[in-house]
Amino acid sequence: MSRPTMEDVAARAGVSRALVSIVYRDAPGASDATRARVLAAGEALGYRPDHRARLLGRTRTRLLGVTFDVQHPFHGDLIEALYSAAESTEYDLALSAVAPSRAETRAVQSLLDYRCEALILLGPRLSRAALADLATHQPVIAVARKVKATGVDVVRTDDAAGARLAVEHLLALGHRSILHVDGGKSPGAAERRTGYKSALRRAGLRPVVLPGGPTEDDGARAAKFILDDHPEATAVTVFNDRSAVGLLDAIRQSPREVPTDLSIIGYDNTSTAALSHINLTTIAQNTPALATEALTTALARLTDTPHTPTTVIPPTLIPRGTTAPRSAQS
Amino acid sequence: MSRPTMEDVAARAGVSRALVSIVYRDAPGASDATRARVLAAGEALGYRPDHRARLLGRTRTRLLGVTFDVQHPFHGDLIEALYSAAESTEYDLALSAVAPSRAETRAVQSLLDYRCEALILLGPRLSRAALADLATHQPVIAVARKVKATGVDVVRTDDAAGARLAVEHLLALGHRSILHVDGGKSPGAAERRTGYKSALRRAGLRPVVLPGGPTEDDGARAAKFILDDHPEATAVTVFNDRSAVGLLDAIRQSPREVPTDLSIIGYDNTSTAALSHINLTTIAQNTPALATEALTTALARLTDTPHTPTTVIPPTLIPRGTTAPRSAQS
DNA sequence: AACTAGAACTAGAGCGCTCTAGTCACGGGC
DNA sequence: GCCCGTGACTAGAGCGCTCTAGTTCTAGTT
Repeated sequence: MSRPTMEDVAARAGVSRALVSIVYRDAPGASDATRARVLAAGEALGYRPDHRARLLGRTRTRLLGVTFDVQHPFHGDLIEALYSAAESTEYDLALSAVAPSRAETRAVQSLLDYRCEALILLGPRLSRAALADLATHQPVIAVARKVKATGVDVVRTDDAAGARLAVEHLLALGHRSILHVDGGKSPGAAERRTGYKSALRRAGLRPVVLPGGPTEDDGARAAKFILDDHPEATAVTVFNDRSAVGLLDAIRQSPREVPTDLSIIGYDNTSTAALSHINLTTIAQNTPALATEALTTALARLTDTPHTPTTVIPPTLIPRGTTAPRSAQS
Repeated sequence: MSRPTMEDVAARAGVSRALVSIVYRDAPGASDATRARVLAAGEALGYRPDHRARLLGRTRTRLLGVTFDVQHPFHGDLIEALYSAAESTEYDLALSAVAPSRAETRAVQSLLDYRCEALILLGPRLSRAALADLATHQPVIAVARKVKATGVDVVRTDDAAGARLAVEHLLALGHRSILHVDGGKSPGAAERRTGYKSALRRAGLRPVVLPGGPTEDDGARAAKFILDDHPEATAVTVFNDRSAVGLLDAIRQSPREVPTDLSIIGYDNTSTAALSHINLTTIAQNTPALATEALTTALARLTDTPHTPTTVIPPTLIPRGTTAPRSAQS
């Protein structure tokens, strides 16, 4: 005894199979009375349309494939936002996870096997060539990663603007000696660094970039530089939250106080940054905007509507406890 | 010009459609020579079987539905483990996310619309009745949550054993005055509390449970109790990592040193606990085992093989820097 | 009364696979 | 020479939907 089919519902409601289809697709061509009768019959039988058959039957699957990294909390937020954005469209989302044991190509392939009409790749690490190749078959939207592959649309955060935002926040607090802890070769690091530099120059100040990286240890190492070589600095912008947390911790174990003696800004607004005992001022990516833009771009591509191939979303500042006005004595 | 179908491959290889199907399913009934020829033809055309049609065609979908919470890092680990576990079976995984904007019922429904043969629910929050109802139609495995719904199989961590593990670690380090910071009404709290109590009693010691909760602030509050009312304590087991981190931070801001004056053990092995500047000793759930057991249970249910309805996996201790032998003076 | 437009509904051909029930050729056993 | 078993392959009927091209019925025109 398997699940009821459209046939069963049709029989019970005393109509044709086609009519049941019409009702369940909410398509025109059925009177309100019949509509109610069919739905009642379906309800009584516990009928639910078979998604596989539905997909097969129609010419277009109306399916948007999304790959995400299972280890990346930020991707979770994006998926959440994508779901709400897809709500108002006629498209459905199909998820495929990328994990250490499941390569990105594998994840993408599985989506294609479902005949998704477009691919939304969160933080893709595929090569430029691989992405371009994918894009020859269906629209490909790369989210949250600056890639330059032909035919691939990009929706990402304006990292330079984020760095600028951080600097301007510090300038507004009266800081004049502001350092930057670099992110090395991590994605986004170059843009954040130049954003920092240009913002400082525009204020007539001299930018100072300390070597760093993406981890807590990189931040802790940078703290040493600051304590030893830069007693004049009253504020520092850090490549990301992880590094900033490492730096924060190292500074707190020194005689210097945060934020009284040194203001610190991170980048990413990770959940760690929000922890009450860390309480790190940081720059947040605009997740809902990224998701909405990714979806809009995908739909535009699918309908051949003109659209901007690269969308850059401005981030926002999340002021917390690690930044404060420059203290009087410094 | 849509994607090539089985028909196209068959034409190119000069065989029937059925033979192509046989080859791609790796089913017996084709000579090695033809097999190679068909695969070559498929390769040349860039053919990939349509998953929707494949699913529709066969009687059984061989699909396992998995719901997960997009905000829960632990679920990411589980998915990763589930993928590798599913590798060796003939089943495929279908993911469906639970998010603030997407209720669990919605996620489950979508999986059922794809006619998944069994449901693996990660940390389900559905009511006992809802779960039981689901289980009347197909196997349901609840992972990482202690639920008691008829027909629902459960695979979870042995929290009592975890608490015991924590206590035994501290006893082995020579501690005799060991406190426990409670988790309140959080899932798992009761079991961890009783595990702690029984382990202490068995050692002939008096258990002391301090009120607490799941957040950093709860931990920080508990730290106050310890500093003010329990100077004799040399070690503390905490309900979870978040609370433990809050506690750790509060203690570090006091004159007492961790781990010299006070050893702390968390629970969950979150990524925060692993941060080098936190370096929290903790109890880790055995993710691969949970995933494997969930899968095994699902398959057993599907094949009517006898199986244990509730599988309890022992966790393991992750010794880090917040625990040390009881110091001489205390 | 004859005609027509449109709404309500149906028949039936796909969609791209799987799978059962064959057909066909070949070789061995008697 | 005949029968049969076996391996290689094919025909064709689904799977549960969608969708085009109808058919039927009602009501409004002239």
